[in-house]
Amino acid sequence: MATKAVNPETQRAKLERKERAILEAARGVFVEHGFDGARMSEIARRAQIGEGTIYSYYESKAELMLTVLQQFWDGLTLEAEAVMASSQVDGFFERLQALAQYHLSTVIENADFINLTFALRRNNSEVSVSRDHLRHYVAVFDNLFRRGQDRGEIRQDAVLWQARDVFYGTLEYSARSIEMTMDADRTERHQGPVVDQMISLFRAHYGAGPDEYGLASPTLNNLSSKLDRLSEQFDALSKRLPQ
Amino acid sequence: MATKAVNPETQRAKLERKERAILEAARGVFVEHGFDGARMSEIARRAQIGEGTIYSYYESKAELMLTVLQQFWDGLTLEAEAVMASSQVDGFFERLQALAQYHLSTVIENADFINLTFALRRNNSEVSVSRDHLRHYVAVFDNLFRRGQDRGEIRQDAVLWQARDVFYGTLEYSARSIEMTMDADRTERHQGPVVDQMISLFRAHYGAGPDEYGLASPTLNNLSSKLDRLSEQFDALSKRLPQ
Amino acid sequence: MATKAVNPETQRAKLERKERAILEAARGVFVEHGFDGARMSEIARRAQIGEGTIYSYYESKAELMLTVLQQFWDGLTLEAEAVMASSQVDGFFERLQALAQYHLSTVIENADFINLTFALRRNNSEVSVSRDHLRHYVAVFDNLFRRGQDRGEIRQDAVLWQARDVFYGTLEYSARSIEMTMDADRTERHQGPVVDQMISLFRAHYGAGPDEYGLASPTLNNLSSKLDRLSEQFDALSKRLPQ
Amino acid sequence: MATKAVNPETQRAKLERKERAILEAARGVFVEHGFDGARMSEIARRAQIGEGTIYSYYESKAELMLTVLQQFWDGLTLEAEAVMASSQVDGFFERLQALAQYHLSTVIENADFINLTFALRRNNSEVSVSRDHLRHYVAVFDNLFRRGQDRGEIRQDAVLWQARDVFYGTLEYSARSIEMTMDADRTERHQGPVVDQMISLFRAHYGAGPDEYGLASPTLNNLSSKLDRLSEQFDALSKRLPQ
DNA sequence: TATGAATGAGCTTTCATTCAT
DNA sequence: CATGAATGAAAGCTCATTCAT
Repeated sequence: MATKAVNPETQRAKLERKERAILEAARGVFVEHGFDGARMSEIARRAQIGEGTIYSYYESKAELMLTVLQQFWDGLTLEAEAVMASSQVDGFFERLQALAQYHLSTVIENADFINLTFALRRNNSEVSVSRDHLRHYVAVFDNLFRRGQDRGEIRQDAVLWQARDVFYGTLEYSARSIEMTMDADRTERHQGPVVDQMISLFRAHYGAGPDEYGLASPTLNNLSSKLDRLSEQFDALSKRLPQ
Repeated sequence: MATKAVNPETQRAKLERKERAILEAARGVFVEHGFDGARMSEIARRAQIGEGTIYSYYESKAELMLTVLQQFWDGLTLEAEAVMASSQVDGFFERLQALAQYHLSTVIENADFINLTFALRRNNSEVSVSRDHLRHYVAVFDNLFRRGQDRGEIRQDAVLWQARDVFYGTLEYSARSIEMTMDADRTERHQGPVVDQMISLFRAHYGAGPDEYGLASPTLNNLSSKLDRLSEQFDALSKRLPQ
Repeated sequence: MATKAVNPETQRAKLERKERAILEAARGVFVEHGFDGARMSEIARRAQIGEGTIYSYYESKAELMLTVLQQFWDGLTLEAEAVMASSQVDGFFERLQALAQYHLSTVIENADFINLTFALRRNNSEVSVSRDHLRHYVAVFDNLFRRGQDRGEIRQDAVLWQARDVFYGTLEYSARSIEMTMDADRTERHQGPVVDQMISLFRAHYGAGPDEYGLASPTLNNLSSKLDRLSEQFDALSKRLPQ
Repeated sequence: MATKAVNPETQRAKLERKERAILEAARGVFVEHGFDGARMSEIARRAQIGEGTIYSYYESKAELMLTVLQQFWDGLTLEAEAVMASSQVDGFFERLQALAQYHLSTVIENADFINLTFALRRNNSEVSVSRDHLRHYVAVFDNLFRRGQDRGEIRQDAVLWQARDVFYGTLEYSARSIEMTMDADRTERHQGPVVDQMISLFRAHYGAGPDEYGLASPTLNNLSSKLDRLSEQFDALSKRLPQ
């Protein structure tokens, strides 16, 4: 009988299709009801499979949730990297604008998930996205920023973590504001202005400005280096102290 | 029985004391376990009352949660206003610094609650803090900012909502970062630098002052941060030294 | 209002009545279906309470089972001790006969439980009657036997554990045989002969008495058994005759 | 495909090998976890076949269990008969000792199964080893005993069922005691003494002793026979009565 | 009004059994 | 026949809510 393996792809493909259906359904239900509020039966119903079937793909509700979350963050990272890769222009601020645009729209669309990620990190020890997944996503910005410094588009003395806090913080807060006003009064605040002001703030604040800035630099940079060395000496010293 | 109205105040006072006990207990339990994870029985136990008694004060768990949340935001608003009122100095940036300090420490301490507030706005239509409560809190910043403009300390062309997004956004994102790194590597990022850079950013970006600020600010701000960090390293070190 | 504590006993009494109802229902269901086969819902139904109520008395199904089992063995011990205490006569063999009679009828009536006790000791580590409970029960025989030795009714060289094995072993095996034939052919083997031969075996084997016992015993015992059987056949027959 | 009937034996042999594998696996799993605790999937895994395959050999879990149990008892019977057949010596008590030894070690090793057999007889009407299987096993003792009587090694007036109860009862109870003390205090009671005392009890009690016993016999045996005939007449009579 | 014992709907998870391949 | 993915009924257990006291 040649009925076996009519199409070798079909078997594997069917399983993968089912797994995707489960993840998609799970994501929807988790977003709508949170972790505790989500019912496995509803996930099964949406994925159009039996309840028991989920458990042959995932050990438990918690593991399913974890998979959904990690897949979400990995997807974000990949997309953000794709945005960077496909960016036509090469200038730092143009790329930053593309990233901001992507991040803002993503946050607006997936605010629930992002909230859930951090809420679960606190409450439910079992369902906790690894820090690494989050770091990978943020690394897209970090890399862009460092490259900007390397190419001289950004001040050498700009501090990465400060810039990062301003960038992601402002965008997320804006997203929340947009979201909250969206369904209320129809005076929808739009994403464009938010991104624009973000970029102009970065340009003014972190941009390697005209010469006058550069003038003060040498001396100050000298001081800065000395402080850095002092700090490292400190660390070295403290490590030698008894616990 | 002559037990009635032994003391007219006592009756009312007792009820109010009980209500406060419930709210306090509920807040603790909600923060620790989230809405779904919180158990009414634990709230009752902590408030030292019977389980059924809660239901003569609040219709349901959802209503209790709502009350706790609104009380929380109202409390925040009152405290923030108190911080503004008690501020010794009068300058805009000093007051802004005090507000930032207050907000950052509050967010770090109550991150769960703030998350919960927005998570519940989406998921659970029943438990949704009114927009007004949130607006009242944000109004503290808005008022300060407008007053700053009136007094000529801030540029007239500064846009309120942009500043607000940067202010709250950066602080919340920083708070989350601080929280996440706190329990990880012990290189604890501290609150001081975050607030300092926030203020210097505002000073440089929204300040109406003469050029000298704009010129030196970024670099000096950077140096300032490094000195802050050095200072904290000192603190950390001195704590480890024998008394 | 004097409605409180109409009857101080009522409150506690009601709880105790409910607990007894649960234990009784649980025992019935466990006996009928075994541990795994028993459904908590059926126990609740039989006890005429809600399913959840059981869990305010017992942490889990396993704990309930354990309580039932221990209560069963404690009850057996108490009853056996009562049988010993109330025994009119004082001679060892008379008391032994009373104990055998009690044990045999008990085992026949509760064979399931006794089986369950030992089956669970192996399979389910959580539900395992403590060895002590079983030892307490067996101790009734042990004490009787030792006392018989002290009083010179039993040979000083008789070994306790051997006698115990013969005593309980024979009775339990007989019980099983009786039970198995009971529901099959209606030629019911009855308890009397079993106990009689047990006693005569003990008398002959462990008795310290003069030879005459040893001599005639086996044969006469045999005749005695046959007369017993005949008597029972009479009984069975007379029950079937029209009133 | 010419794969059919490569070897006519192979086909049948393969099936039988598979069936044996299933039964062996099933037995192991049932013994380890009991009927309800056993999982078909584990049986399939141990038998190295697919889960569904079991169902082309056995209708259900219950039928599989039944087959395992009956095979177990049949195996016991065969082994016991083999022990009798291979017994070097010819004397009754020597053979009895061999049987006791075999039974005791068997019971210790398969206590779970023996328990299970009787537990299931009560609980699960579907899974109930036929009485015949059990009788066949016991018949080994019965035959030995009757043969002992025929050869004059055992008293003519000894009653089979009494002896059987003492024999199997004592051994099973001893087995349980040995098992229970084994994993507790390390004062392991061993099998040897148990068998020895069993044999000496039989020798003293049922052995065709010295003449004095024989003296009383004729007359008493005469009475005994008459009682037997009376009993049979009774049975015949009762059968003629209307139900 | 205060209580906490009682409730039962609803949850996650298991696993014997089926059936398309 | 053999397979194992899929199924869904049914289990133990939780906990917000009720209500007799």
